[in-house]
Amino acid sequence: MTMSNGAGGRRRPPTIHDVAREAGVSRGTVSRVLNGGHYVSPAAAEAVNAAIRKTGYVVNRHARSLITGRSDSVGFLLTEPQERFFEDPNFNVLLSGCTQALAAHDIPLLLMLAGTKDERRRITRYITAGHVDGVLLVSSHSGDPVAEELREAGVPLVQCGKPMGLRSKVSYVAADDRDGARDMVRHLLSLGRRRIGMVSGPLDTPGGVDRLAGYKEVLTEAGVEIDERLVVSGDYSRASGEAGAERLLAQAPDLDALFVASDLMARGALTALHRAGRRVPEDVSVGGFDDSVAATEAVPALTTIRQPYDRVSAEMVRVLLAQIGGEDPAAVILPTELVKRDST
Amino acid sequence: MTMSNGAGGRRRPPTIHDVAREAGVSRGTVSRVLNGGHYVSPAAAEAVNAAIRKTGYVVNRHARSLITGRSDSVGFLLTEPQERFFEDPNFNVLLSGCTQALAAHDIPLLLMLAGTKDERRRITRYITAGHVDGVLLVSSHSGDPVAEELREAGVPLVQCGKPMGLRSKVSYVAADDRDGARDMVRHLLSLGRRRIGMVSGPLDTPGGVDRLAGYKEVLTEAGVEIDERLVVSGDYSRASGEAGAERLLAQAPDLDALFVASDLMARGALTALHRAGRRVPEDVSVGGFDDSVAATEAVPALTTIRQPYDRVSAEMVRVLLAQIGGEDPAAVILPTELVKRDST
DNA sequence: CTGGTGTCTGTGAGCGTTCACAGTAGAGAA
DNA sequence: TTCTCTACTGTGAACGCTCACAGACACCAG
Repeated sequence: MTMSNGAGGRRRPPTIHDVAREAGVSRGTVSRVLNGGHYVSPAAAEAVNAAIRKTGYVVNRHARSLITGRSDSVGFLLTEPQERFFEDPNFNVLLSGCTQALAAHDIPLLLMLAGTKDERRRITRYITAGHVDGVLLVSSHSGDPVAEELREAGVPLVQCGKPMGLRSKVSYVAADDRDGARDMVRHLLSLGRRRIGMVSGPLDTPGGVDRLAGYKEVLTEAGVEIDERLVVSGDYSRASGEAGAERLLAQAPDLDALFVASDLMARGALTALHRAGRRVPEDVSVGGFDDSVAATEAVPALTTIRQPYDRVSAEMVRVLLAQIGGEDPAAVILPTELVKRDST
Repeated sequence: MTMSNGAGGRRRPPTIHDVAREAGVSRGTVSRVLNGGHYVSPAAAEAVNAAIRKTGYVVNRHARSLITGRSDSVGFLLTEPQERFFEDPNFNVLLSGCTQALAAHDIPLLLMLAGTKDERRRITRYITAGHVDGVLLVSSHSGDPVAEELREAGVPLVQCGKPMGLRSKVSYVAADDRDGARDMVRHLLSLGRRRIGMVSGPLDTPGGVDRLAGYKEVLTEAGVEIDERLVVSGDYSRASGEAGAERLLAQAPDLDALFVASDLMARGALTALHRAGRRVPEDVSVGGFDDSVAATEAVPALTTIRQPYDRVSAEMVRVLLAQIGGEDPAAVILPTELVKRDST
């Protein structure tokens, strides 16, 4: 019954020409229906739609791209080493959110993993060749030059997280790091903690800097003296959280709380505290940041600052598409929220 | 000094025509150089390559695809619910491996997440429209009809893990589940354990079935009676591992070992054992499966069966490209390896 | 010298779409 | 009526590439 195409082979798909013939109109009219339907009579539009359904027509994106110059696809560029991609579920959440937001616009997402310098160069060339209309960039060490490079090449770009230099205007979407950190430290203070240690993020990134700034501000406001022995920095990896907590325990054994700048690092810190025989939350309260899967999986479950990742990815896509459409770069800052669990 | 294209705008990139003019040859010759360089004189080839370097020419893939009918891109299709994608690092490893293997062939990877039925339908239509040359399919519940559907549409396809039905020939790459399970159970027996429980994978998948089969075989061979109270099944999620272990502890409190069919489930099992006051590995030895990041992060670190994910992804890409090139579907089974850590 | 063979090269056509333009028909205004 | 305006439609020309073909040239055998 079905006109199956022979084993394995694909039949030639119908073209806009076939649809036009079927509907009794011209290619131009079909094209107009396909692209918004302006200046098309209702009768013609109906005939074309019927013909599309009947023939099973799907637009050939290559032919379209050839003439429009757009690829109607965007790249998701992750400039992180493999191990970070493997261990941090935040990337999956962002990836999934962006894919879905793009799907609503019928735009495919090309995954670009640039862990090494070679890959970075290859991918940069691919992008600047115009194979994608824009790029969603995820990179924690925002010092990397790839954003600048792409901007200079005129590629629409949205970064996840605040970029470091402000040399050229680049769009970004970020959570309110400073405010989130303030909430967490206030929460720890409200529990009666005064010797609050911090494992910050990398200090060559605004995210790392801002969370640390929030921490110091609130302590100062509360009249608690800043003790530099209570502050170390990590790189968001689990291992660096563990090492950081260990160092803090050595430098300041009397600490009674720990604010760790990511959930993954916080899990590392839990391991270190456990090994040192400190009970959480009885002896030490621990607060994380992100509210990723890692927070609920931790034992005890982590009190943390929720970053609205679903909104982050949606906004990234929105801003990118706007920029592809010709609008100016934009910055979006989203509010965070304190989520209380068992670790405080 | 550099002829920068004005703010934000992209200049029209050089075409094959520009290269031909620059090199003093025809379009045809340039095209031949681009596609393997057969039937081209060394002098012409050198001139063309110099012209390409000078002009910064990059092929326009849309124009090429329009005439060749190939898209020179492949899709990575994940038919799993979001939560699974968020919690299981195995997906990241596969994704990364495939992306890199494809990059070596200059083929971009389109990420397709089909967690819901709607998404699945949309994506199937996209694929069958010929927008990708082939599909790398990752799906744990291999009962889902998407593989069949795509095969029937003549789309080259490689599945990760053995597919359930054998209705039509579909390529797949899988680890040797049965053999891996046998190794683990033998290892547990060698430690003197006799009451070995198992949390299997879903039994509507060959992976789940085969690991359970290996478990039973080895026990029988060793003269240990199979006790059905010692077997439950999960769905590879962490939560199901925790629930499974809890059920086993209730049904067979005397168990002295646990073989859990994935590392993630094994971590769940560790939580349940901890809560029940059983020490690992003193009271209960625990073995996982996969050797994912989850295994080393677990406390204690998990003894597990290593699946060679790097080779899996490389083979998936190899088989898919071969199939796109016209070869017949193929099945690849890769060996596993026992990795001893602290949990046994 | 003729004819074949093999290597290399240029040329026109065409892939399936969009876009600019020209053209038609009908309505309303002068 | 005639002219203008608007709504709609069809047509040729691109977009940048590959492919098939034909032609040129060199070489060798007969």
